Amino acid sequence: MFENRSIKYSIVNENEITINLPEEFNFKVNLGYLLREKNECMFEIEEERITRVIAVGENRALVQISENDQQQLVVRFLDGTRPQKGWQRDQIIEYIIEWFDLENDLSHFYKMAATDQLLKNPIQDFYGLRNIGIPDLFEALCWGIIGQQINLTYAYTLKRRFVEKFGESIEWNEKKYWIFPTYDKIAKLTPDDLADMKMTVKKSEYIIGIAQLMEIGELSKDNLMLLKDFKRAEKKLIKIRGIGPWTANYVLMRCLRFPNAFPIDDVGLINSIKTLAGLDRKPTKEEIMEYAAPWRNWESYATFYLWRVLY
DNA sequence: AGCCAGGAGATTT
DNA sequence: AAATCTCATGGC
Repeated sequence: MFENRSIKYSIVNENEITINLPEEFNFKVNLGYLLREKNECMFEIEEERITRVIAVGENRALVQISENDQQQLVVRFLDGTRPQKGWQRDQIIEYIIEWFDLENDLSHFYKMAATDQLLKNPIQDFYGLRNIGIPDLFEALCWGIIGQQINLTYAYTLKRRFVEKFGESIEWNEKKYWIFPTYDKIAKLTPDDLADMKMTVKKSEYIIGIAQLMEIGELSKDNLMLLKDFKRAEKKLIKIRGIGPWTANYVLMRCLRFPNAFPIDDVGLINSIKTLAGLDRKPTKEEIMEYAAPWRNWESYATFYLWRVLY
């Protein structure tokens, strides 16, 4: 038995590990979220089993993630990608714990949401849903930028083009499992190299610029975490070309996991509130802030659940 | 066919 | 400072 702060995991055999799940976690509900987009290129789901590559630096493993009947995730390493060293195995497990936000205690969120006008139904419909994250900072930033001002369907198409052109993959059972392009590779490109992606030239510039900032060590998940304070991290991100309030909060929510991150300009959030509140027009920013007042310090979870209502 | 899309930066008022 | 324009392509 090993301990990762509050989450315990066990080595079953050399190819299999189990991770104890918190009570407020429902695997099928989380699968439902992951299944909503058919064009997702970073994982595959069949028979309630996720198959994907988990890459932490040079450490890479092709894993299948499922659940057993003891409220545990089962992680199986495929095809000889079993980590050779203990610290490598721990990195992969850490990633999975972060991906599903397993360390977060949702009891206070549910208590607050139970009496909230907008959240009370979503938390019943999706009880056990976690804010499924994007632990890799470069991936989170790229996904945010790609998604700016275009519909989600097209955003997934753009992500797939980017990943399949610049990412690496591991092949298994005649299928390719992709690794998101790394910033050191993208830092060396010019916007011309991204032209056939058909994202805007500006988005290409933003992504390359961010890759270069990460390459020189000016921007990293660690140095954002070290800022501790949400506002300081937000300011540091917004200073970067291509990152505005929406993208900064999106990344602070899904990668850095600040509970109070809140992409308030998000059209999905706006439309979800419009639907749930039964408005005949989009709510204004001021109205959204009123709805969100009870959510203090749970804005990111509130947003995630409201998104789930529509997507 | 035309409006809109998980915005941001630049320009104009 | 606040309002408006531009990017750019595809989904529905």
